[in-house]
Amino acid sequence: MPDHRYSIQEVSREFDVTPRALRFYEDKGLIAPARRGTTRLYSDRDRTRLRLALRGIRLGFSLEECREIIDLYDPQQPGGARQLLRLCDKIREHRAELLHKLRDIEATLGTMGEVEARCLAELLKIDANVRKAGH
Amino acid sequence: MPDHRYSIQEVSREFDVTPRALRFYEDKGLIAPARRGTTRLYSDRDRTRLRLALRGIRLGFSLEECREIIDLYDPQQPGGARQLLRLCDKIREHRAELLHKLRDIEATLGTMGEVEARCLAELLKIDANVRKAGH
DNA sequence: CCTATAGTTGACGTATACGTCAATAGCGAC
DNA sequence: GTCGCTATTGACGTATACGTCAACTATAGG
Repeated sequence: MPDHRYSIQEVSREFDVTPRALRFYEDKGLIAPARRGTTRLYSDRDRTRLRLALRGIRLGFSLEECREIIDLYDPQQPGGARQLLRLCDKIREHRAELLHKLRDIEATLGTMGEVEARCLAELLKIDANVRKAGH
Repeated sequence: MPDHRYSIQEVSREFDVTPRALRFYEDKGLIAPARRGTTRLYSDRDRTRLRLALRGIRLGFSLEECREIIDLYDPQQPGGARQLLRLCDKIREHRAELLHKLRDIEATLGTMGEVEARCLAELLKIDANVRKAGH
């Protein structure tokens, strides 16, 4: 079974984040690696949480928001119906935000496509002129 | 023709950003409203640039990156073939980043769906138990 | 012309997300 | 054990993105 533990350097290299950042994320409650003495040992669960965190960070969520999102996903005690309903609400909330970001991306990609098309058209015109003049 | 000019307050309310933020964005070169005396007058072009900027900001781009992106889209002088090629390159660059963010969103939405499904299943189980006990 | 309201420019403060450095502690190989 | 490398804990520094005054200035309405 995959129960390997990783050093901070290994995790650092794998995810391309500095050890400082990893300790900072721990400080903010995003991850909580075990310790052998004082040395941090990252489990696969820690790595999963980190992966989720980095996704959130890339999407512009604050570390605080990332912690919220990760906590939702992490196999926590499901609790009672009240807790579960709250969880569902939060999920819907975050989903709405994600869908908004998605629309932002689609809009930007659209504009980008138009600009590129105009750009390529310009290039073609220039190229045509050069050929005419060159010949 | 729509050639209306907007005050900083109007723009502030329309886009739900503070005047301070608008001046800050101007400082960073994101927008450059005209002046009547010392008073800023925002044109439709300014509002378009602002709209693009806010999209970028929501997606986690820095103001500096937003400026780059906006400048690509804004009707600037197309310049020569060299400029146009550079423009196309930058577009491809930004598109790659956007597509990465898009994958991040899809992955997150996926995980979110799973968690929600598990959550709803739990709720159903609880509900079933309650009905049995209640009857 | 005068007042009220909106707008302007500094200047400084603040929250977030780390970078950087120093001092020390621990672990692995020999 | 001890040499060397890795890790840890402060503590302070820094970049970004604004918030928050303060002190004027401008402009529109009566």
